[in-house]
Amino acid sequence: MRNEEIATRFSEIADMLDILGEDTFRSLSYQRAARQLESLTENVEDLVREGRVDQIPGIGRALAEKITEYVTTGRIPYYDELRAKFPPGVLDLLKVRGLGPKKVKVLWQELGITDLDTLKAAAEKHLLRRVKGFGEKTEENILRAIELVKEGEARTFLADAARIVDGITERMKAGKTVERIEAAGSFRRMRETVGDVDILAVAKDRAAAGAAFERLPGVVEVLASGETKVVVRLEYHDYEGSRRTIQVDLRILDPDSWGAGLQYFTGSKDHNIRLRTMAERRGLKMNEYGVFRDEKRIAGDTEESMYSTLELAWIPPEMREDQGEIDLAATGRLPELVELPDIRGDFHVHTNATDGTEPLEAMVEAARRRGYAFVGISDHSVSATVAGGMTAEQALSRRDRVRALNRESKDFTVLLGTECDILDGGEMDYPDDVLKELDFVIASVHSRFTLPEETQTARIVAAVQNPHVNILGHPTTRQIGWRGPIQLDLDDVFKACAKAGTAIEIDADPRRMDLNSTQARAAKNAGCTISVDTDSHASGNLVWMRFGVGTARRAWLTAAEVLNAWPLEKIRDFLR
DNA sequence: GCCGTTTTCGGCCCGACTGTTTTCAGTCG
Repeated sequence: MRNEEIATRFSEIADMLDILGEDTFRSLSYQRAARQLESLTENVEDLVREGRVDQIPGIGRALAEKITEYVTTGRIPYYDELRAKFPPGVLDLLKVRGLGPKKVKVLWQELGITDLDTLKAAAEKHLLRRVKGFGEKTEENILRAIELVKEGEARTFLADAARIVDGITERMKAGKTVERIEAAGSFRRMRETVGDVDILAVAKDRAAAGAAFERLPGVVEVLASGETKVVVRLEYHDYEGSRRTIQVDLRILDPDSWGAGLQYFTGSKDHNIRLRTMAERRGLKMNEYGVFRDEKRIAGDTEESMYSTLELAWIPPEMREDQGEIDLAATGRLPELVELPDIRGDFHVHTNATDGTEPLEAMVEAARRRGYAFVGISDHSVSATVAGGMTAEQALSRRDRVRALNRESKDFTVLLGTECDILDGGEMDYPDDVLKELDFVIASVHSRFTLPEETQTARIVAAVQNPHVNILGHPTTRQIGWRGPIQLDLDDVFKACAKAGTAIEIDADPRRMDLNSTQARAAKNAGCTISVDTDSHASGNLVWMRFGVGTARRAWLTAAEVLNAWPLEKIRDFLR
């Protein structure tokens, strides 16, 4: 898939056009096209082959031509031409908070600043304040912001964002300065990572609420502090213990505008633009304060009122990405998305028999306490040496322990499975006569990540066609911020899974989120069944199911399409 | 650059905040 490569180039073209001071609407077109390509479920190469590129919303004749050029020749001449005008580091300057295209242009053309290093040196020598529009304060802010550039590129894992959001809302509620408080933005849309956290609140005394927000534990810097908006940088430790920071915005709303603010700040941007356009056609004005006819507010206290004014059903936040959801809402065809309470169990759970930290019984008990009907134990197979993989004999030896547990309890079932390595040529790490003795089999890649696409695809297709394999685990093996996805023709894998009756996983480990929502939606469209699992290595990890379900909802999945939302009897049929 | 059931030309979201200004430009979301 070259969707992301093209998206990146379009996004860079937009940056370059901005710095050159070209028409901003042209730049916006490139940005919008880039976002569309990122969330496109189809392979853009297929669309080119079928002559359907210009059917992508936001892609017209000119951009369709550039996409076609890239797919057929590997180059976009217009991109190369623009790129040649810029020293390599100039676009990096845009990553500095407070520096936009206008300021970057001035720094580059008047001071010859072409990368972050020369910018830092110039600011330290107080050269910036000599330029019109720059002062002492800007210079100081730039020096601080340079330090944050690297960190700013690292987005926050969804699970960490959730802990931050929960911590802030609890503390603000306890402080009694807010009457109502809720997170919006990409967190509410359950994106796999979030860039910053948006918190909305209603407060009688705005100043007091703002002050309480600025004094939250972990606040290391106050970036803005107005009557309706306060922005801070907050320090936190991620789920693996590393110290990081994130920007948190607080917006203080009137109760009458609560729904409008929630809708507006939840986004996405493209979803909102489409709604506003619809409002305009009806002679209405839509913003973060409500929907207005002339000067009169006709909606805004609830999100439902905002949507119903446009004759739309309320759209779940996870679907608000301008991917066709508005048309469905207009015609009453929104899918009934899977919800956390629909989930009856978790197939991907490790114990201390391999690289988990707790015994089988402890993991079982933790799953039972979550209200599940079943848990699948899936420890590593022998070839996963770094994870302490079990031999076939060890894997089968636990059958008695599991039978005993199942005898004890009528309303809870332990399924004994394996996360079995896919070997070099697509063979399974255990022989078939071992696999068939287990209740289920997850097949996963833990080696040979760099195989060429064709070989890797053939390897995985062979694995999912094994009649004993039930679920393909973390299909792309990517780990956010560490390792990219393996080279894989996912379309072929989806087709093979759908045909073979093998489910495909959304692995909800915060670093994995694999499949991601776009891929999961493509899998759904290919007719695959999806299994949403946590890949837990400790009982505390079982809570990650919330984020796996969030990803499933972003993929428009219903409970009927999620394997572990089915009744146990139906699941047993599927595993047979 | 894109787009069209008021348009194939003329629109394209806009409000909050900061820091620089002497009344507002630039950035951000």
